[in-house]
Amino acid sequence: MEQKTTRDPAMTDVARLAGVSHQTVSRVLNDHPNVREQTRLRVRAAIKELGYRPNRAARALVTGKTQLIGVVAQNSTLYGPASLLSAFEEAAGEAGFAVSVGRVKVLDRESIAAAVERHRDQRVAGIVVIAPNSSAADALADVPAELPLVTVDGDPERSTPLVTVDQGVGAYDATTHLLQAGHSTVWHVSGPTDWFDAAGRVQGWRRALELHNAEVPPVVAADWTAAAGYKAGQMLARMPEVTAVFASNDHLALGVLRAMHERGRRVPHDVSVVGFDDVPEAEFFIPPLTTVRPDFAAVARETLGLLLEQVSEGESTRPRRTIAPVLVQRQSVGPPA
Amino acid sequence: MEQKTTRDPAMTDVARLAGVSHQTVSRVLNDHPNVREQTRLRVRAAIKELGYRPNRAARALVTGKTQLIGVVAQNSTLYGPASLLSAFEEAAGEAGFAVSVGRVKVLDRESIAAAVERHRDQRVAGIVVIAPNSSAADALADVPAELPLVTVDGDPERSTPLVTVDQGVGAYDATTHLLQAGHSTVWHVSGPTDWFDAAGRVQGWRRALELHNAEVPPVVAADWTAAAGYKAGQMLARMPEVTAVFASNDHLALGVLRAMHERGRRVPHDVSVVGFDDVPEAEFFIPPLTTVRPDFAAVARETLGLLLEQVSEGESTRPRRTIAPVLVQRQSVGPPA
DNA sequence: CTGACGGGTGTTATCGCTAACATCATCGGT
DNA sequence: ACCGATGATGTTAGCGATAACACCCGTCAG
Repeated sequence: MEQKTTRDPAMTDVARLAGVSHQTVSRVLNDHPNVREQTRLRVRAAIKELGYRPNRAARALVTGKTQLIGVVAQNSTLYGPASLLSAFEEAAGEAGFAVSVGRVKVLDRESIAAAVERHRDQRVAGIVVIAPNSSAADALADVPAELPLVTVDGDPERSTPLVTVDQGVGAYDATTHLLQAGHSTVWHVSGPTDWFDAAGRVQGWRRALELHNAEVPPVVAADWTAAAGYKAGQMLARMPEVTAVFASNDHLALGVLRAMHERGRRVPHDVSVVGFDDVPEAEFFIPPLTTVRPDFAAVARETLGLLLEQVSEGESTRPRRTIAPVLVQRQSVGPPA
Repeated sequence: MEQKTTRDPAMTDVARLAGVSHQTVSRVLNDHPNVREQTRLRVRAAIKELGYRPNRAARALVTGKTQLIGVVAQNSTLYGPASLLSAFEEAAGEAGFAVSVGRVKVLDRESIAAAVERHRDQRVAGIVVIAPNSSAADALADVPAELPLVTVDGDPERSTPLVTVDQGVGAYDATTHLLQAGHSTVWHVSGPTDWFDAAGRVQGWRRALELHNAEVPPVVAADWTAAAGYKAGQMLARMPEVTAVFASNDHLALGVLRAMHERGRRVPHDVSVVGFDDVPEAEFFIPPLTTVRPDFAAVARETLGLLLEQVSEGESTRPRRTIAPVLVQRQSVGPPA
């Protein structure tokens, strides 16, 4: 058995078997209209018989286009970005595009530029950058204008096509929900201030307070970790006037819950807490966490749509799309004591 | 300004500028030894001046090889798989390989086979399949032998190259830790039984009990969710003889913690709990969770190593690599009341 | 002094595909 | 019955790289 590596069948092999020219095979593959039905069937049969699979490299070489989308994302397992990425990969796969992910350790301009370059080397059809903070957004200036680009969770001020969760609305709803439960004001534990998501949530929170003529307490700044939430919570737990807290994500809320618990302040009896993200386990925090749920699948779909629009039409209207999240009520909110 | 789309510079453009043939440019690019230093510099300068970037499609066409690695993973945001994937993308990127991720909604044979086919269409150099349960592992039979393949978290019984966390050791350590704290036995809330990770943890747990002549209680079967852990916990909380629980992951443990809390059984005073995974927020559960931490980065590195070995050497010894996890002690374990 | 050798370089063929054009029936309208 | 339009197919020329081989030269052993 000296078979060894018989090369994969190529278009000409299919053509020979079907008794047509390779060009006709190409036409069948690309659903060109001017092919007789009978010929089409014969070619299809030959393709199947040989197990022929088109060589994408050859096609890309001649057309100058690939079916690859590059994604630049941070190397983190934060729930939001991870969900988004996963949803995007699925959506792109269904649309017949492969997704190449370039991970970046830190979201600085240099790293992102390098990741973008790697994708350009691969001649991707377009790029999606998950650029949730300002240093990441700055890096977008380096991306050449002719490369289709969509930013996710990026800078709302910048004029690149952008898809993002409507942070403002989510935060507004969360805060209003707490006010309507009877709290005179709501404290806010914020994510890192250079993240647009965090900034948007701060704005929504403030807008809600102002609209209801509630006092606006100082923002308690943190990062996204439960550790930071715990620290913030320790401080808030010591202040008896704090009866309602809106945390910028569920992990922060988790830390707050623990700090409250340790201090003997019961949730929701003494203090109400609302989070953001609706991580799968939020329902099993103590107590089950009321939170804001973004629709990551929708964000992914919109992102893909915007990107493919640019890919096919060349020019784009540089639009932005915003996906409204929804408040999920559980048991961490109650009236003030 | 009718510039429009001037095509990207090709090798011949570089050659012309440097005053050499395109072949010499190719040699410089591929670090071929027989190029005079002076020529090499001239070519490098021309490359830089034109901003030339090699066309991977053209190279792939003639060499028949790509620099792409396909990964098949489930479309989930489970912490373990997500961490692994992220770590792998980073490792591959550093090695100069692009990673194309094919997400699969469910881990059945058909879906996985389809994802593998999509990767084959792209002529990937090799494939990594995260195949944590038996139906996923079954799908591997369809992968042609000549395609480099590494399985992660897959079936230890199957003879494909495999990298996995040493579930047995982790579970053994966790269980032993509880026994040494003084508990007469340890109950186990298991992940889905068709997952190899879950099965391996059950085995390690049982082995520890048997080795210490402890009674082996029935396994409480669940899936990976906090909801299932909560349900299991409700049952266990009602049984006064239960003083120690090893949960198959941290989310299950979270559910158990909540159930215990609701029933008034204090952790670790009345009941001790250990998890698995060390999710970032585990430190902020109530109480901070003692758990087992796998080294996902190490798994990713080994996986990439094994795959590239196959890619370059053709044949492989079909090895398996196991990465030992480490017990992280926090505050959810104490002596029995 | 000469021929073999090997380093440095160029020339040509080729990978598998699509684009563009060429060819050849067939067909309806005058 | 002729003609241009149209449909179905074939032919040819690249896309941008690498592989294989040819070539020119200097060096060195015989």
